[in-house]
Amino acid sequence: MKLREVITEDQKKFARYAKAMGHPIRMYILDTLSKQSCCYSGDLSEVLPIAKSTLSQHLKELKDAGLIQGETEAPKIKYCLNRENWKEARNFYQKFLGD
Amino acid sequence: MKLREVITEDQKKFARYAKAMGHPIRMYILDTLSKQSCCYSGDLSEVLPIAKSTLSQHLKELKDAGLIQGETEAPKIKYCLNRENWKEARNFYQKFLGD
DNA sequence: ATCTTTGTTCGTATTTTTACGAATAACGAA
DNA sequence: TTCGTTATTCGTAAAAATACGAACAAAGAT
Repeated sequence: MKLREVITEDQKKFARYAKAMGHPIRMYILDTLSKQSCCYSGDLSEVLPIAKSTLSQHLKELKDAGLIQGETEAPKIKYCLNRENWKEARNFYQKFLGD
Repeated sequence: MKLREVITEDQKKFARYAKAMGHPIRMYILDTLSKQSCCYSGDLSEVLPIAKSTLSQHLKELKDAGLIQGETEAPKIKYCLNRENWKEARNFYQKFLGD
């Protein structure tokens, strides 16, 4: 017998997005990508005071959450926002945060 | 000698807000508070499938992040959104997520 | 085929988050 | 003062997040 579920799918989905945004480094990455169309891991690595492997992890988190996407352009990988989900997030948080 | 800081204060601040929103339970609480003016911990406790102490922890996180505020109304505590910061968050995420 | 460049994955350590029940605190009511 | 109600704090355990360097993978250049 399953407990009545009080948390909606939307609440879960947008908690997930928020969680992905919930780290300064990831916020920086998203901010950067929202201002220029795309960038490479190396561009970020040059400027961010963290190990490359750590940066990769953050990029993976953002990708897994659906906020960015990566396209191989060997030997580089070009990262861009996932525009579709980004839009979805915008619509939700706009409504959520108020009128 | 201090490294040049690449992460802005805004990125840190709004990463903090996002982090607070980054859990389904906390998303539920914020959603509830955004739809009705206020509520008591007990109201939430009745409906959420978690221990009261866990709920208290989540409320504390939201309070520490500045997204809600609690007012004693003994022996209860009335929780409401922190409207000022809520507004600040709205403005930021609106700009951040796009035009 | 080997080297170089670009990033990721692996292994691991540390810190933080999440969760619970028991104990405690605050305060009004009896 | 003692009791009941409402929540928080404490102590603790388990899971997840964060970070690093070393090892590895992929593909173009030599």
